[in-house]
Amino acid sequence: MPERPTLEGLEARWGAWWDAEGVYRFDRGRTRAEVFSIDTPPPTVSGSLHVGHVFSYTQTDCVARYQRMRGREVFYPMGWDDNGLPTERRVQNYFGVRCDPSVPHDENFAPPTDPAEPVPIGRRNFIDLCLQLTETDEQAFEDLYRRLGVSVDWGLTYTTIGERCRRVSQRAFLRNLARGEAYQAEAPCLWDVTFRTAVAQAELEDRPRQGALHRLAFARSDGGGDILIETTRPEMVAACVALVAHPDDDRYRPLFGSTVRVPLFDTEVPVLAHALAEPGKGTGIAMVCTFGDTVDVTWWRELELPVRPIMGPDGRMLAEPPDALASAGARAAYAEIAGLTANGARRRIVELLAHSGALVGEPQPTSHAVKFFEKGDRPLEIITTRQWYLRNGGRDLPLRKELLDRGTELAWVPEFMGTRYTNWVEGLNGDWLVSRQRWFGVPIPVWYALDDAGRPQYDRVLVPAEDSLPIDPASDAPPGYEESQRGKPGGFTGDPDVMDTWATSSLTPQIACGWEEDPDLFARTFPMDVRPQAHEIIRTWLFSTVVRAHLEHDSLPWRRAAISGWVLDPDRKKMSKSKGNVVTPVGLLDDYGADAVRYWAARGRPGTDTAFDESQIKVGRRLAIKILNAARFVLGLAGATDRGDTPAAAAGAVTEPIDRALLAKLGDLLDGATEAFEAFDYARALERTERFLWDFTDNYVELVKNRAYRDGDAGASARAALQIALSAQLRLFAPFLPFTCEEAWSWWQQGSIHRAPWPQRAELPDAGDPAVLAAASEVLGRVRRAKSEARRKLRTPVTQAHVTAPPEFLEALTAAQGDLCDAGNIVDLALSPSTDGEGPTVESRLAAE
RNA sequence: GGGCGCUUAGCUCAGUUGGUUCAGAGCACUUCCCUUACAAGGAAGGGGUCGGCGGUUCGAGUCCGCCAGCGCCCA
Repeated sequence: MPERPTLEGLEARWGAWWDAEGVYRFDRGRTRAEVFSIDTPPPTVSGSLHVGHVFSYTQTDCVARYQRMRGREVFYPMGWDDNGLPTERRVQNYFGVRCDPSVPHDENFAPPTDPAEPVPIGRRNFIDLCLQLTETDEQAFEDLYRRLGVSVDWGLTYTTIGERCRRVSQRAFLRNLARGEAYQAEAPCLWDVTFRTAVAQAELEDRPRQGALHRLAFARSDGGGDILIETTRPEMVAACVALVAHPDDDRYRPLFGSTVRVPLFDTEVPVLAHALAEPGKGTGIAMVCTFGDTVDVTWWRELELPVRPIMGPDGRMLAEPPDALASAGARAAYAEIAGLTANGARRRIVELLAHSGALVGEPQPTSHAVKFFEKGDRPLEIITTRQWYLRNGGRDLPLRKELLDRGTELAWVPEFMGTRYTNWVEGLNGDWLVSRQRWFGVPIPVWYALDDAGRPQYDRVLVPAEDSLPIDPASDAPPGYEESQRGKPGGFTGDPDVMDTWATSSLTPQIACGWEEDPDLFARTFPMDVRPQAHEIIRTWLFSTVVRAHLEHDSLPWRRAAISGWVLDPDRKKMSKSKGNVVTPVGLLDDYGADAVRYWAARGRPGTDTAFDESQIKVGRRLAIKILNAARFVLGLAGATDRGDTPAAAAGAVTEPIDRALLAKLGDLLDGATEAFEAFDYARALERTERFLWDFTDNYVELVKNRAYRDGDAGASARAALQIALSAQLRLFAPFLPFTCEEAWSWWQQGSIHRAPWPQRAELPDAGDPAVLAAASEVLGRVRRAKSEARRKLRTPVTQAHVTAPPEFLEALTAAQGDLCDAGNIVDLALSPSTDGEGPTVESRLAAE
């Protein structure tokens, strides 16, 4: 035990010791009922760390440590989410390159130095750079989490681009395919023109954009005049396939079934009825284009309209007009916009429309919501492409019902988060689009047979054997084919796409638990006990994981979801790199230590956003120092520091009423902290424990300190109670302040505190009446106040303290009289029962200066 | 436009089934104290009509309704 306890150096010492001792190593000899398994979120390894990373992981770690002390064998793996677009983007910026699959592989490739323009490089070189950078990033992340004391088993790690994840992702996909849950379709899908990939409904966000409403005149084919529509996307007029109005709209009801002519392009389109048309919006009748927005897709599908595509995957108008634009005038008009971006085409079309007289009045500025890919910065377009989909209840109601039931079956912390799941599932409007036109991801593990003309036959999907996974259809040949047949008539071609990153992330329970690869482990860990995660990815990560487990295992992936809040900056804005308000955790760990930072994180309630507040970290540091000092005091008392001196051995010695009162209070704390932890409310457990500690040191320790120094039974009683209380409190704090508590524990106990039993009331000796301690604390406080108000030293003798209080209070006080007089330096304690039940009041007469 | 959550001391936040224990904690602020566990400390103190309005109730920070502001999710 050091002379002067300090927090410095604890992280390095105990971190290394935990590693060497395997304190957090998973023992797979235990049965499922004895295991507590955690589906740790694999953080996106983007190279930058911020306090959000330490916030939620600390919260989960506190629960993990509690469960471990309760005797559960904790299965606590860690993954790194490195596949997908964030890594690609980071590699592009970091190395100044861009992936171009048409560039051949360069065996001796070295990243460019200081390129002016992004250098195009081949797919394999690009992937190599991704792997290289993520490895560095992952080391930085592991260092951070180790430093923070997160008690994961570092022998259980995975990366989402790693071989195991590719194998599991591909196997799960092939199972989905075999059961008909995965299917391909040529259909309109949301498309990011910057990244040139399809995106899923779950990855959308609305952003307000300034636009203009253009009023356009469509001439009725019967010569009965014009119909006016309003649109913010006049450039889409070439792709117009119909006009729609609400079926109950009397203004347009007579026109349903008739046709109009599209301005400039002179195609004839029908006027139709659909309930989604809003009579109050604009003129109450809208043009349907293929495709201007998602409602167009609905109209197109439900009204069985033709497709007239004009938008290309690069965000520019296709070079050739759709076939329906047959007239010379139409083709000439289209030539004006071919190859232009949406904005450029809009400007040109507006000029043409104005010139033709079809534009009525001036465009009116308007603000409207536009759909964006959450990681993109140009509006999404809708393009018809062949993509892979996974059934998720978006299109079939029985499955949706089953998934809604799963949401109910799942235990949510906090409960109201379940509503977000329900809302999301109920709002699904299509299946899950899982294919992405990207490179750094898990390849879709299929090939297509080519016909005699060398064209892919998409209905002839060639699949690999499961035991050959993972495969890359770009370099592996399908069963029954030779590599030489690639791209040849009668040969095969690989699917060029990768899966959505969520298609891998949705399998983290299967990946971590060894699905189909380690049946013994799987049986001991799956379904998992808890999925900790943040609330904004309920619609993506949580939901998709439920979908995969439901389809594959007909079960939930975990029993419970523990949803964490966000760290907000002090102005209550979400921290984000783009806002430049990110607080990096490494500096905080340097300045205050891991336990102090953990304390701040553990105070954040489940599901509740927390504004970053450095002053709370200081409080955590003070708390940790206080614990060390309190331990030093208790263990510095005679006979207390013999190693292995267990509280149980000292139990019989607790005889004094005030000492037994402390144990009563401690018993309540143990019940309360345990109850809170069982409900995943680590923050409440911490709050209760912390409150107890300060009361313990401020009042109980001060009251019994003098007696504890003395020999004899009375002194032994105090020392025993102090040790029992210290032992329990160290263990109560251990989940929150693992370094501090391990340090103090090591001063007198064998083994790691993190494998010590969670303290419970049953281990305490018979307790007394808590009123004794409460009464003594109360009077001691009054005496201190009298001294403080008189501006005297706390040591100042009190010649007489006169307490007037109800008889029960006085009775309790009497039981602690000796300690009270010692602590308050009270010469004479006079007690008077109050007749009216009032009190206590304390008159303190201080000795002259 | 719909759903969910939040609004309590200058700041950050607790207040679990409505009742002397519910108006609290910490930070900040003021005063005092180097008392032998702790000065990177300790003791004490001032500070809030619990967002607004209305309702249920013997009694509402707590339940209900409406409104306002903030945040998130969705349309």
